[in-house]
Amino acid sequence: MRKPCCEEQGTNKGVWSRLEDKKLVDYIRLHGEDCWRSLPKAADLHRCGKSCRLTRINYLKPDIKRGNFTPDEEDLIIKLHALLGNRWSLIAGRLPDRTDNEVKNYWNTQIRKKLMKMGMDPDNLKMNQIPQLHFHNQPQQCTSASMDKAFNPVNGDADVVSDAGSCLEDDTMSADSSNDLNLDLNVAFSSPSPTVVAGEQKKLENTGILES
DNA sequence: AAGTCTGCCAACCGCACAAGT
DNA sequence: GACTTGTGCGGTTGGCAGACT
Repeated sequence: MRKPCCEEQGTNKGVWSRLEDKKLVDYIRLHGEDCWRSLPKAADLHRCGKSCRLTRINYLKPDIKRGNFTPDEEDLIIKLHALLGNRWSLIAGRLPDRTDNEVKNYWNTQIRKKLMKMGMDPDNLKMNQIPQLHFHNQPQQCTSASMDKAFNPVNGDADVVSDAGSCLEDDTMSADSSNDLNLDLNVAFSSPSPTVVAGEQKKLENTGILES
């Protein structure tokens, strides 16, 4: 049986202090993030490695976007959730500078309630039931190619990714969608790992959402 | 002003998976 | 192939802050 990673006595729990934050940031700046398990000891932090990793990813990364979600982001979360389910890391991977924890919290506290108020089941929302919550950009033409690009962003090529005007609604889906899904994903994509992308792409191909 | 309720969010926990041996 | 170890993910919860009575 595998030992829990945080069984050591004297490990701090709860909210991180400013000093702990600083220690972690300073350590990572000097040594990188190569081994979370040994990091707390090396950085003189009485935390478990998992806690360090979580704090780093969710709060201490320099490019994290904090605060309110934009209507575009909210629409995107709803659409991606309808497609991917509770795959928060994947969903967050398509929202620039947002973390899975933040997206998950936002879904559970805001979007879920909003959808339920509209008489919908947020857990079983189908693509063709997605409500038009916000009125913004004109919907773009969605093609299989743009879908493909959405799931295969070129690493480091932000222009290509955003210019693709990618959306998750392909030709097949728009055919049976009675309402305008407004599935433009104009919010620039970050780049999920290639293996994850490949796996998701395969699943979508299998469901017929994405042509192979 | 004090007590209670409610919502939000930071963080923990357990499990799954991948990589290494 | 079996086992160990480290990491990542999603579900859940505890605590805080603000709203309400």
